[in-house]
This record gives sequence, structure tokens and C-alpha cells, in this order.
Amino acid sequence: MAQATRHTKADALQQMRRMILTQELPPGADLDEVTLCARWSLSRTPMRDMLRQLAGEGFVDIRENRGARVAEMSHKTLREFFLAAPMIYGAILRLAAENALPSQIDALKEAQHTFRGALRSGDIAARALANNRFHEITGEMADNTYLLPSFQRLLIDHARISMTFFRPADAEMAEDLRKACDQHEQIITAIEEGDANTVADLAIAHWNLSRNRIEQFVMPAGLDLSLGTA
Amino acid sequence: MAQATRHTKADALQQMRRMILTQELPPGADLDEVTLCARWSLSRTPMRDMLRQLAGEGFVDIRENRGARVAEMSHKTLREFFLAAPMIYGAILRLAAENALPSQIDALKEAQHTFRGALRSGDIAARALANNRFHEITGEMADNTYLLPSFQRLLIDHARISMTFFRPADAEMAEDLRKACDQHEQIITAIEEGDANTVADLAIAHWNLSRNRIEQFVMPAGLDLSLGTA
DNA sequence: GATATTCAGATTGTACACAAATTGTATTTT
DNA sequence: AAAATACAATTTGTGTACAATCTGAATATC
Repeated sequence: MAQATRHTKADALQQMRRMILTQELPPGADLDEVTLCARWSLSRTPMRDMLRQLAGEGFVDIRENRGARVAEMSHKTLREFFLAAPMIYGAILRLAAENALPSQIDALKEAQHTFRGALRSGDIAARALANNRFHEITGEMADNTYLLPSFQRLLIDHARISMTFFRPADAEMAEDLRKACDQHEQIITAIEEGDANTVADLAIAHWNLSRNRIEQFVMPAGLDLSLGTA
Repeated sequence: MAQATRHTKADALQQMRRMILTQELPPGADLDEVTLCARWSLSRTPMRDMLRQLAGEGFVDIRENRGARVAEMSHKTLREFFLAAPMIYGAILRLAAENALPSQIDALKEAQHTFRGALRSGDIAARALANNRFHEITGEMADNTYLLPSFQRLLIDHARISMTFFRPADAEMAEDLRKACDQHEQIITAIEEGDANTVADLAIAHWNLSRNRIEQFVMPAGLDLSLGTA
């Protein structure tokens, strides 16, 4: 019973994280304690603990006497995101190249393998989660207490943004995805060789690619229609 | 009663933060739930909430079934700190210069006034807290969701490191403190003028000063004694 | 005598009942 | 009819009892 409970709690945490990353629980979604308790058959006390922990990790926001919500994303956050992301990812990857352990490099290759599989499958949630895992491992490699908190928050919204914008419907986006995948391979190689400068450059290129993709999505070419004269 | 309780809880949180920043609760200190409950006359449930929140903010570490401790600091963290600090502080100050609101600039000047007062008083805890507040305001000015988590963690250990190392016993350190104080003034001016480049340079200079001071402390000039021949 | 094992004490985790606060609705008042 | 107020229903916060887990000391075993 005790083990089962602890299992349940850890499982529930992991599931909630995944549901938030994939937008199954979308930004701003109301997280009612009683409903969540029923969902995982826990009592309110451990569920409240979990929500506090998720709040600390940046997955949810808790407002005094007004319950928890999935962390919001606004137009403002998108700007903040692309301001911070290249710098933090660059620093993380640089440190990853300097400190990566062999076992971590193996894990990274495996994550990339999963990512390729998700790309082929066309399951965008699986792709977002696999990509998230890939970068999470680079964070573990970097092993810097102070950078990790910001990096983790970037990873959360990286996944959520990709769920919103990266629909491989059009050919151009599909091409960009292949490029991103290639960049991952190059990142692995550079980390393996401990080439910090190359990997930092790759981080910038990786983010420029993402930024362009989102620009395309947010500001598409206007429809080619003349204004009516009715 | 309810208001009093909420007051108590918020107060307790603030007090615990201060106690950790000033090392009144030193790194690694055991935080026994029952003892803390008695200290602020709360029951365990809200105290556990508080500990979860403090864990999310990076003040304490919680280990499953083994209670909470004040976040550790090791020789390793010192290296990680000086790796990350210049970059994050630089970015925060740059954004602060771009986004600072007039009311925030006033608050910053006030914080600097308090800091000067603490310097004169010689109370190192008051100085660490005032310095912490100064930089906290620059974080508010920068207003970037993704950078703030790392910045906050740096601020925590910045205060704790200064409590450990910055003893103004010797004249050289006292001189460095005056320099640091001057740099704060220059930072205020640059932010007021929206001069992002200058303020980013000041961030680097500020951290080089700190680093040198700690080098002096950790690796002092050897005692000038010959090896005995007894 | 050193190591392994068992058990008691202490500490953390969970459940549930009750108190407080918030939100939305219905009624009253102008 | 519109606005303000009061009230009820829902939801969150707190207190306490009990269960599970960990730690360390005493005993048993090799």
C-alpha cells in the first residue's frame, strides 16, 4: 500500500508534467484539487504537495485562496522566450561539451533515436516530448545548479510552443524539422568531441531556425485577394 | 484569526528566507517540521506547504521521507556560481536598462540608500540583505519570466557567499566594498539613461571585483615562515 | 571482536474533518 | 431595469490523528 501510494504520487507527477508539456492540459487550465484527487485516487494533502512542487518547477501557478492553474503563456512570453533561449541554451550546450560523461552521451544518442522515430511517426506530442528529453539531457550534462532552473522553464515552454506552432502540414515546416534533426546530430558530435565553440554556434543556429518558423506561422504571406468594390 | 494566520504564514516565509540568506540558518541545516511549527505556532500542514515553496525557490532541499534542509553550498557550487553569475547578471541588467519603470528606479535608489547605510553600520547581515534587495529590484525591472528563476538562485548564494567571505577586517576588502558601492551608483545612472551596453559592462566589472575578493580570501598570501629544522 | 539483524524511537507522509475565503446568484432597493 | 447587497454553494486552507518510513542502538550470529 505504501509503495503503491508512492508510486502513484510519482506517476501522477510525471503524468501531469507530460500533460502540461503536450498541452493536453493547456496554459491557464484550472486545476481543481478534488478533481485531480479523484483522477489519481489520492487525498488532497499529497495532491497539494504535488501542486506546490509543480509550481516550483514552473509548470503551474498557484494563487492564494484561488487554486492552481497551468502556467500561462501570452504574446509577451513569446518575446521573452526568444530573448532568453539562445543565451541559456548556448551556455548549457557549451558546458555540456565540457563536462559530458560517456553514459550521458549514450543517453543523448538514445534520446535522438527516439526523436527520429517520433518525427517519422508524425505524432507531434511524441515529438515534443522526445525533443524535450533530448535537451533535458544536455542540461544534466552541463551540471550547473544556477543555470538549470531557467533552462527547465525554457524547456517547458519550448515544448508547449512547438505544440502550438509546429504543424508539419506545409512542406517548408517539414523541411525545417529535418534541419533541426540534423542539428541535433551535429550537437551530439560536437559534444562528443568536447568542441564547446562549435556547439555554442549550433545553439544559435538552432534557435534562429525555430524563430523563423514561428515568424512564418504568426505572420504568414497575406492572401492574394483584391479588395472588393461592392 | 484567519487574517492573523495568513499574516503569520507570510511572515514566517519571509523570516525563513532572511535567516537562510544571512546564514542564521546555515547551508545544510536540518529543518525539523515540528520544531519550525513550534517556532511560528503553525500546524504541520501549512509549514509543509511553506517548505515546498521554499524548495521551489531554491532556499531548501527536500528529500523524500527524510525532511528538509537548507540548500547546501560546496566548493563545487562556488565554481558554478562564478561561471553563471556574470552572464545572468549581465543579461538582467541589460534588460533592466531597457525596461525599467520610473517607480522601479525610485525603489532602486532607495535600496542603494539602505545599502550605504548598512555599509556604514558595519552590520554584515544588513549589508547582505540590502545588497540582495538592490539586485532583486534589477530583476523586477528586467521582467523576464525565463531568466528570473536562475537569477533568484544566484541572489540567494550571492548573499550567503558574501556572509562567508566578505569580512571587512582587512583594509583591502573595505576598499573593494567602497568600489562595489560606487558601481551600484553607476548602475543606477546607466539604467536611468537606458544605456544597456554600459550597464552590461558594469555587471562584468562588478563580478570580477567579487571574484578577486574571494580569491584573496580563499588563497591568501602564505605566511612568511621558514620550515623548521627541529 | 566484527558484522548482520531486529526492534524501538523519532520523523515524515496521508487521510479526513472542520474553518475560512471566494464566486456567482438571487433578492432587495432605488 | 440597473445596481448594490446578502446569501448560499463551491473551493481552498488548517488542525489533528494515524500510518509508513527512516535512523540508530542493542542484540544475535559468525
